[in-house]
Amino acid sequence: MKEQELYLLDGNSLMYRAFYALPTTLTKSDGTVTNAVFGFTRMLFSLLEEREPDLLGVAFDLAAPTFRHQEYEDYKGNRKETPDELKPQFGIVKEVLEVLEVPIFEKEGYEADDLIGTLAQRAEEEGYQVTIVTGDRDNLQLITDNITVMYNKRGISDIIDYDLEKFREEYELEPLQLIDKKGLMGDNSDNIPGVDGIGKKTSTKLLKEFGSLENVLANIDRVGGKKRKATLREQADRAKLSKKLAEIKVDVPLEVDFSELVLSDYKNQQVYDLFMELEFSSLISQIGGHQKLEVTDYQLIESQEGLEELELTEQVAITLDLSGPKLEQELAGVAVVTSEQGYYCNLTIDKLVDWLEDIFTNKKVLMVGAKEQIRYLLQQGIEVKELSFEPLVADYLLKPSEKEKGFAELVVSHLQREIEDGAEEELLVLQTSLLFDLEEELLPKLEDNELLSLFTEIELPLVSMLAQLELTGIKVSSSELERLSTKLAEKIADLEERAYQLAGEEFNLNSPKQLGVILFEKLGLPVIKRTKTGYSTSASVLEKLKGQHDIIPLISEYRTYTKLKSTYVDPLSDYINQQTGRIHTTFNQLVTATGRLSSAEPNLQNIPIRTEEGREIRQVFVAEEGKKLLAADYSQVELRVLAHISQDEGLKEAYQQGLDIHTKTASEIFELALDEVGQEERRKAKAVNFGIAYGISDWGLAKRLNITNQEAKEYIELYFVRYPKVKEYIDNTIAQAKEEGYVTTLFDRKRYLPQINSNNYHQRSFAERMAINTPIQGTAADIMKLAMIEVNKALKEKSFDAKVLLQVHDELVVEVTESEIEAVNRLVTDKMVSVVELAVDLEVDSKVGDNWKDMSELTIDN
DNA sequence: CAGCAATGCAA
DNA sequence: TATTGCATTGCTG
Repeated sequence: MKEQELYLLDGNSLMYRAFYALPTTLTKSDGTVTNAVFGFTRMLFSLLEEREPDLLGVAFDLAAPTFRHQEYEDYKGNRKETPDELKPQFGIVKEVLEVLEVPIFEKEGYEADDLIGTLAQRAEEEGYQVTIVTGDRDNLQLITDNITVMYNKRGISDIIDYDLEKFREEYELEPLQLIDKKGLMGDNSDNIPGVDGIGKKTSTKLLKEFGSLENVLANIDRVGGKKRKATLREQADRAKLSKKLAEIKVDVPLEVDFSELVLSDYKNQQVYDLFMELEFSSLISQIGGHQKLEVTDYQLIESQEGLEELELTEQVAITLDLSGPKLEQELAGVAVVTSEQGYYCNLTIDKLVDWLEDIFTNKKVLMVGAKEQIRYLLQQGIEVKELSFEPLVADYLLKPSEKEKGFAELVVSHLQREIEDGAEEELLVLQTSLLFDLEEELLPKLEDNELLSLFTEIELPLVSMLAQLELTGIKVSSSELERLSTKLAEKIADLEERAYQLAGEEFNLNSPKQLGVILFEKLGLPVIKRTKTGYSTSASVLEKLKGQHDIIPLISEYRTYTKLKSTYVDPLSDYINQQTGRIHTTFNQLVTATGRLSSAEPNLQNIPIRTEEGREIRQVFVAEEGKKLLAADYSQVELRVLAHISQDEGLKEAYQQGLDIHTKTASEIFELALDEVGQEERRKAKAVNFGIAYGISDWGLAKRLNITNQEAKEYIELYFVRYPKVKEYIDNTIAQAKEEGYVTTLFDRKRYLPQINSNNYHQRSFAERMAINTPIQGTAADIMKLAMIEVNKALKEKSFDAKVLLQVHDELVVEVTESEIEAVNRLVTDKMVSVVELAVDLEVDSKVGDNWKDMSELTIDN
């Protein structure tokens, strides 16, 4: 029989290795750092897989002082204290080992090394083949014919295997002489002194000649060098002590029966549960993954009669089996699940209309991926009432910072189950049935987090609203687009040619790399800023170089026009739906960490407006014949929200008195009367106002305003003197975030900030700025969402010929028939300003026009 | 072809 | 070393 292999792991040194190899950003969602535990466990697993040990044990140090400390009080005296983020991980890793049923060795007064040394030697005597796994070279002294060392050099996969041969080759000594060597040269990491002036080379040389430390000391006369002789004589005791400290004990009193160190089957439920708790999803798949879900039985319904005979419970989960591109989807069937039974119905949509309408009117409906399905239903002219549950939205509210998850991932993370592959219909019914389980799981979680009313009153109703927005789309004039494209192409071609001439060669103007070479090497312009990979050629850099060379303004202009053409004008045509002549963007409700919406394919929330050239693009977004576009935007919602949540008197007063807030701030920080504030002061004050909401730094403000840090600092300080409660708000919010681990909006939306207590300055500061900004931006987002729902409801109730087309964070774009403009404006404005009562009034500015560019202000007269 | 870096557009 | 996004081009693996 082959010798049994025993693996002994040095828990402490491997945990240290893992800790420094992996980022401390590896945490559970509550912020608990688990990087070392994860790294250690991964090492352990790869060891199990690659080496298939027969027996295994892990040794740990205990906090108590060891005999070495008693011998020498400075033992390990220069060692830094265990990092705070590592300390608690030892407890966790022991839990892991416990559920894996891996024996742990620890004994007061001894280090892991001593336990390993003792165990290794005894196991060898009993005929086992031993491998020590460690990140500490000291263990190499234990090597024999039957004891080898897997030395973890650094990281978690850089491993060197030492056997006797390899050791002799590298050290030119016998393993046990390593102790003598330490006696001579010491060990800085353990604060073992050794003998002054003797290092790696000399110690090896001496030991090769004399064999042991004792022999060296007995033959000092024969050691070369006058000075060295003297030091050795003087420090003989120190050397002996050093040797003693370096020697690993092999006689620790321990009771052990090696045959019991056999590995159990670690792929069990307990391990699974612990890994779930630790959020070690990649390791879960290594232990066999999640419990698989059986595919449910279901009844196939192929006739309208069968459909109408169905006895549905009060709650119904539905999934429409849709495929195909947006707005051209085909329905393959529909899965319906009640609390008792699952069905799959393959009737065509025209035969389903009445039945679906009935359900959406009279039942509580659970859906996943509801927006797309509702959009389809609306397209088929089916009226859809409110949803009662949607798991993706629920999950988003619980963890808004995480990347968007799919349904399967939700099942894994909330139900701890995996969906097995199967036939399409079966899967769909199974998935639909899981909506009940997810609801049961997630509603209490929402409740616990006080997110239920946000969920039911804002997010769920919004799903249908967004479906409607997307379905409606906005009309785009393709002839206008073409005109713009041609115009831009001409300008670009001209600029390109002139730029090449000034550069003296042709190159790719779009490549920052090539442009950098031309500007900073060929033309010798001064380098203003560098990026990770080379010279920066950003707009701010070009701005500073203006006047130094004629090519600079050409490049700036070129950038402007190519940006407009390639990002906005040209791609927009591809998004025009040929049937509707409109662009139907996708609004994503599950993306932002603060609660805002986002828009994509195309993004209609970043259409240019600030410069005249860019603004022209808005001309292509037009109202239908006989209608107008109405744009209603909140005036400075975020600053008003700040006034409300900070309750700062100065800020509140400014709004109550109807002052221009930036002028007011300018008058405060520049100590001017309101009518003395000039354009420049107002501009600066505006930047300060914005900066405050973003968690400003003097450095950042200075950069933005092109002023000195000192000046920026003064502005900020003065701002806080004038608006003291804003300062209080900032301090309190950060303090609260550090305490609770999260911040909230006025409507209880939550955002976790696990980095807020990080030791890393950069990460911590970033989290602090998020803590400041999220309640402001997020509350504004809440307000707008609520307004959208209210506006939509009211437009429908009053049967106006008007539809909301777009939301751009603080603006709603409505398409309205000409005769109803005034009434609709009144309604929209009224709903927008009255969704919530703040310490300051909300204000809305409205404009109307034939397109999104040429708009004139609208006023409401009473 | 995927993914990253640099750049720049919006609120 | 100012918040939240999305999309482009260039370029690398």
